[in-house]
Amino acid sequence: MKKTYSTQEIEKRLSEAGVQPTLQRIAIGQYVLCDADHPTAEDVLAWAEKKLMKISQATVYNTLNTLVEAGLARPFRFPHSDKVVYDSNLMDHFHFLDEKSGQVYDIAMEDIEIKVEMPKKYKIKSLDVVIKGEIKN
Amino acid sequence: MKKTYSTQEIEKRLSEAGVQPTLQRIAIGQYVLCDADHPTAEDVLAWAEKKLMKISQATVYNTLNTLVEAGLARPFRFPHSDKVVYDSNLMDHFHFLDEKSGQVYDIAMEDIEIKVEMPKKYKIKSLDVVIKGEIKN
DNA sequence: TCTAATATTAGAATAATTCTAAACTTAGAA
DNA sequence: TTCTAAGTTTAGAATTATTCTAATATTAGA
Ligand SMILES: [Mn+2]
Ligand SMILES: [Mn+2]
Ligand SMILES: [Zn+2]
Ligand SMILES: [Zn+2]
Repeated sequence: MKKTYSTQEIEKRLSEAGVQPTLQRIAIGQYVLCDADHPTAEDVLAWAEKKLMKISQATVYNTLNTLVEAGLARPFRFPHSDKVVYDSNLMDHFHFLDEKSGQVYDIAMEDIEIKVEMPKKYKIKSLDVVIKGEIKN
Repeated sequence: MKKTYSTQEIEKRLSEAGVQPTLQRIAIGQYVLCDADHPTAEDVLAWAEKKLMKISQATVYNTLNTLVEAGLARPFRFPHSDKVVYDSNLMDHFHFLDEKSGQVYDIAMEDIEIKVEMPKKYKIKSLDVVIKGEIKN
């Protein structure tokens, strides 16, 4: 469901976005853009520690901000948590939040039909939809 | 546009919600439920200071949480800020966020037509819609 | 009036994130 | 291949929003 990039491709994406591809940025980039799903800074740090990568907390935050500024990820806040979540899905899409687990799922725009009728003076730039509920299976 | 309640009515609303109507709660209740529009804890504190009311920061936070627990207000987080915003509009409604000013406007559900088509296993409990943009006039 | 329950408060604590300034790495010029 | 300037990483301090602690004050009702 998620695109996979080789280390070389990640490096290329960083370079092309004007970001110097350091070891830390490539590693975090690979995790955030390919492997993880809506991770927080804390998630990235935990993953780095598990892999014995000794990347500092400051670098995790710096790199996440760099990825956002470079347009490679987008930050979101959800109602259940005060941590910022990083989204590598650059398509326009919405979110389903499983209130039980706190897990966030992407919803393709095709699955939602939305029509906004508003007075002309409201100039719409973007739309965030968060559906809260539970997944039963 | 916003319902006004007298001090007595606020007191009654608190009591009926099982909340002891202390002086501080009545004052904050009146501000949050009638006068203010999507205020933050900081806004409430600033208003209290302006009115020379000496209500402590802890009481502001306690009271806002009490109002939420009593079902008299709802907390929201918006993308532009990490402060919780308290909403006294208990109807189902959406939000327009003016990116210039940070001001939040209510959008009646009638102004938006939304139809969600999702696999049966997603049990929807609620829906948050935030429209970001600018108000030009 | 007394008392137990509840609310308020100042200040300490916590949690997420940013800042600071020193050490390290890198890219590219010489 | 140096050398150097620009850019990056880092530990730890700072900042911000919010919660906790535990002492004091208020309240409702017997
Ligand atoms: Mn996570
Ligand atoms: Mn505000
Ligand atoms: Zn997403
Ligand atoms: Zn609202």
